[in-house]
Amino acid sequence: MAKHDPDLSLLFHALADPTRRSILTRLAETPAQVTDLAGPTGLRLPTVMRHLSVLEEAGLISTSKDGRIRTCAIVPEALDPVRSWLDEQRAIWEARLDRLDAFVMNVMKERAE
Amino acid sequence: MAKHDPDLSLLFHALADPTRRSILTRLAETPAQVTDLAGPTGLRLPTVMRHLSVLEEAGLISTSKDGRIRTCAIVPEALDPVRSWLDEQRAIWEARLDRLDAFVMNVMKERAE
DNA sequence: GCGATAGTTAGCGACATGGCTAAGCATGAT
DNA sequence: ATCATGCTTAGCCATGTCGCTAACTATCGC
Repeated sequence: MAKHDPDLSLLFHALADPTRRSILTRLAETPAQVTDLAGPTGLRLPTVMRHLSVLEEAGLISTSKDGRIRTCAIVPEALDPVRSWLDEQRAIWEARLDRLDAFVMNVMKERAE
Repeated sequence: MAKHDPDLSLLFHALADPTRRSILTRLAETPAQVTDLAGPTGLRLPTVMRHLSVLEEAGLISTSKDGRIRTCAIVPEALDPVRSWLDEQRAIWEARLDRLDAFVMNVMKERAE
């Protein structure tokens, strides 16, 4: 089903980079233009641009250009699929927690040897 | 804060691959040995091994070897940091939306004058 | 011991990622 | 018109990722 969900892969991949996460956090406070985003990172503009396009392709931010200034803003609902997936997983995992518990304890015991 | 959290990067990167997510989902039902995990993926053993070690390094699964059989199991609490980060982000995002709300209200009030 | 089974290691190839510089627009200010 | 600003494009380099095969080790069953 969601085995080959491209959205999730894009999202997770976009989130896997510290720079991109920090850009996201920065954007969470207020929309910003590209140069403003580049500043704190210490990275060059083209590099930041690349990160931004990764974020945009994942649907995490949206950008628009007014004059020569591109403004970037977060897309709050973009994380919903991630959240859903997590909830889904947790549901399954917890349903099996009884068996897992015993097994994990066993592993830990073995590791302790 | 958790801006440059290496754990998060490892976790997100591990989750960014469909094969790894399907392995996780499979493992959520019951622990399994490597060959059993390889089956459904259609991938070769060394490839699956690599995915497993990525998952293990991210702390998402734990494995132990008994005789010639390596058994893999999920580590349910491993997703907690991801969940926390999501919650954190949502908190900021929502706070910003509130402020935006207030801003819009303010503008409207000013316009009404 | 022998052969089948389960996993591991080494290493290859194709491609993606993340950084950079240099050069090229397009727009805004003077 | 000119110059500075803000972004964009093209392209380079080092490294990482994901798949594979081939060969190896280690165990289990007979």
